[in-house]
Amino acid sequence: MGRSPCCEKAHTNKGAWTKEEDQRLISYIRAHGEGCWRSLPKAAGLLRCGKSCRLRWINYLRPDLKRGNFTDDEDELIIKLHSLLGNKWSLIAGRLPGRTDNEIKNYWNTHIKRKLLSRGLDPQTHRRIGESFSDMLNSSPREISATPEPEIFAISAKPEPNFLAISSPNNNNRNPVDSVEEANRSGMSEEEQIYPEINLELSISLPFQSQPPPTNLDESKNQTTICLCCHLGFQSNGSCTCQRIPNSYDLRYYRPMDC
DNA sequence: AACAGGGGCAACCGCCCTAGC
DNA sequence: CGCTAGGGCGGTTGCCCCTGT
Repeated sequence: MGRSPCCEKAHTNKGAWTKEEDQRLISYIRAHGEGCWRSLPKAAGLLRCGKSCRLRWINYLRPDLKRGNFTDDEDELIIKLHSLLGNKWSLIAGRLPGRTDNEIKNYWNTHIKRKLLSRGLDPQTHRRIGESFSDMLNSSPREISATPEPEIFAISAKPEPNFLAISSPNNNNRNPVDSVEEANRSGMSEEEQIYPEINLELSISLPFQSQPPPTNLDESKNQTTICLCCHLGFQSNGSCTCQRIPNSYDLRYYRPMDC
């Protein structure tokens, strides 16, 4: 039993949108709001797939969209966010008001990739081109942390496969443990330490946590582990199964698989 | 002026996630 | 608890325009 198609393809238009179609879509959404995309085309009198309408609205017709070229500041912000988040275009778009995920994705593929290559940086890893795997392992946690791939996270994460480790002292020459202690003292997250100007708070409606998240600190080994649930403010919902993770060197967010 | 090639971008495709039943 | 519909997302495609020859 397959999934039913989102629309009857035989009776839908494809390709570029006409001005009249745009106008119909805008008028309908102004009157009825967004949502229920599947039934929208029929209700609005459009011979389009619901998904197509959604895409057209989100990427092109929405009134709050910022059209025009990306600024240098936006460029740099996208690069930094990509180094932290990888190809999570919607998350990146969430930090750039008026820009869409599709727009940023296209811009990345056409402009920024080239820009990074011209700087001698690999657009996916944000590391110097030609840097070997062993170089990476021998590199400071700062360099490792800039890699978005989960398996790279796992390298610094030791045996547990379900780890999300974010390690990143600002200064490559400093002892990572010092950085952790400093981070703890300052109350800054590790991401904030990498790019202090970027607010990576991605939650929309979670209540503000006035108290610092609980941490399990093993004084004797200088270990600090923060459960991601706790960090995000979910620790009171009963699903959090915090546990201490032995590690030798840096601040980690620990996310148990079923947490 | 005509043509070819490449780049940019809008739109589509197919998979994934989740809420609702 | 499993199934389905609806919506979201990342990757890919294809068309149009610009530039170089």
